[in-house]
Amino acid sequence: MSQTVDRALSILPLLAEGPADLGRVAGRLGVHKSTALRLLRTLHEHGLVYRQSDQRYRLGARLFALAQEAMENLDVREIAHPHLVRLNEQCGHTVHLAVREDSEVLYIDKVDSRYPVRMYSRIGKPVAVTVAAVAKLLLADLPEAERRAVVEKLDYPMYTARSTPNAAAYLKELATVREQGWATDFGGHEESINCVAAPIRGADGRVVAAMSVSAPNVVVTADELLALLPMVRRTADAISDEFSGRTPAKDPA
Amino acid sequence: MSQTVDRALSILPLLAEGPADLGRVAGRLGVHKSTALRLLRTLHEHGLVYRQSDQRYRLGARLFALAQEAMENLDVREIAHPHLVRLNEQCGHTVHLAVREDSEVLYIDKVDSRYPVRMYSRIGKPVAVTVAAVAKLLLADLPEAERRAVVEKLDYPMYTARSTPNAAAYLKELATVREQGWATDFGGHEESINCVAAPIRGADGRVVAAMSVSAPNVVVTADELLALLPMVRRTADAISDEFSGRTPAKDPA
DNA sequence: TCGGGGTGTTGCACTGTCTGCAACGTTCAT
DNA sequence: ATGAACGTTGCAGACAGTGCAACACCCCGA
Repeated sequence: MSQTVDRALSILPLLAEGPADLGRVAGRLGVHKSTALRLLRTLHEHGLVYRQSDQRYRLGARLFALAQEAMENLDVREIAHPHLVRLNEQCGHTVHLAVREDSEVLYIDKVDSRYPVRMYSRIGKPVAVTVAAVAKLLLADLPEAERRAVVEKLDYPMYTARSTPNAAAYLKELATVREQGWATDFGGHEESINCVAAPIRGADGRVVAAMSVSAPNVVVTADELLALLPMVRRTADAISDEFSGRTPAKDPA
Repeated sequence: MSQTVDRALSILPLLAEGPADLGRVAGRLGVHKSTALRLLRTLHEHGLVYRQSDQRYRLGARLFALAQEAMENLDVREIAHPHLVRLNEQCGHTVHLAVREDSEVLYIDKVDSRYPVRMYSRIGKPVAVTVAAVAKLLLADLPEAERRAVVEKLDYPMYTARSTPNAAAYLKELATVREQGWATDFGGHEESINCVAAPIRGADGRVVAAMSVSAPNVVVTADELLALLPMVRRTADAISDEFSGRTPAKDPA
């Protein structure tokens, strides 16, 4: 909608592929060198782009700062975190928290069994939206029309033999998930990893986030993991209550 | 340098503070609502901004994706990582890798003693540049004039009684560091945390990154930590060699 | 049911900002 | 020395971005 900004922002993914010099940037954008220079300068002033010693440009540090700040300001995450930790202490497995953004789903928190520290390593990289248990919950909650539209546009990579093969199969799966109010992924992403997930709902009942417990086959069987479902749902419900203001966490005054 | 882009980019830090509606954004930017709307739309199309269900805007997922991609494209980090892991296995303490960007220094990798996973949790938040051992190394290598200019512009917060108090003191410290080729931080940032650091140099001898080992007082004394210096320097040198192409890591054909 | 204040949105004419050009400066390699 | 390749600057013209005003919408209280 705004040409100049559009061009400037197009530079970012371009640089994400690796450092590039002025000529290359101008070429890829299809604009004159001087134009590219001015855009890069503006990006540079805002710290989104950095000029390394060989004069080539690459993405800048402010990008990390912004990503981190944004992360810390997600209210669901803040509310959910202590609950996730508690669940992790109880069951010992890896716990994930995820939200949807248009047709993408991303993890915004994770508690690992052995070392209870938030790691953002997988954040940003889109979750495998056609197979992940949390993704199913988040998509299943969309209104019929939107859900259909999103599902049709997706790719269906066969990570394993048990991956969701196509849109029709996914819609069916989503219908099931929608009805039962929880979801699983049994080896659909990685052969030996299973997940069970439950939705977190806002005051209006809509799904605002989803959480899951994951564990490899070698540690617990799919059935044993499924036995944890009640615990997962209890946690998700507790977060829902707190998030929608029904249960003031602390400071009940 | 480019007004439109400048305005658009100014929105990002604004949204990093938390979600905001159109009016608020327009107000903070000092532009008409319609202008702000168009800018936000453009940002939205690029996925840098997301519109949540209550119509307010917040930072979007593409930002995380970009930050992560940028991170993965840092060649120093890639080369250094296995060395950091090895050092961590040997000494057991937390190992950091950092680079400089203008007058900021940021961690780009970390290996923690108990759980050897890269965590990006601190990435983006600028390192305490006036006290961190890695920052000293990176600034000490700047040419005289530039170093002076940078140092004068810094703030000197007194994190502890042993923090660098002012520009003069810092210049002196940098001179020492420059000469001896390594750096320390003994409780300058947090009272009970000590660090020793060594520089990583490119083919031209300039410092391209710095690495450090940190440990709390209660685990090892400052003297004991200092005894690890040779090991840290050997690691840093090994990374330097590989980075500057003197030691092909693998595939020597 | 009606109106008022608060949003976000659209179309339009104007002007100011961005664009591409061409010339210059620099740094390399030959 | 000479040339090529690259980044940089100033300028005039054109077009993209701006602000305005009117519109559409929602929620609230009357």
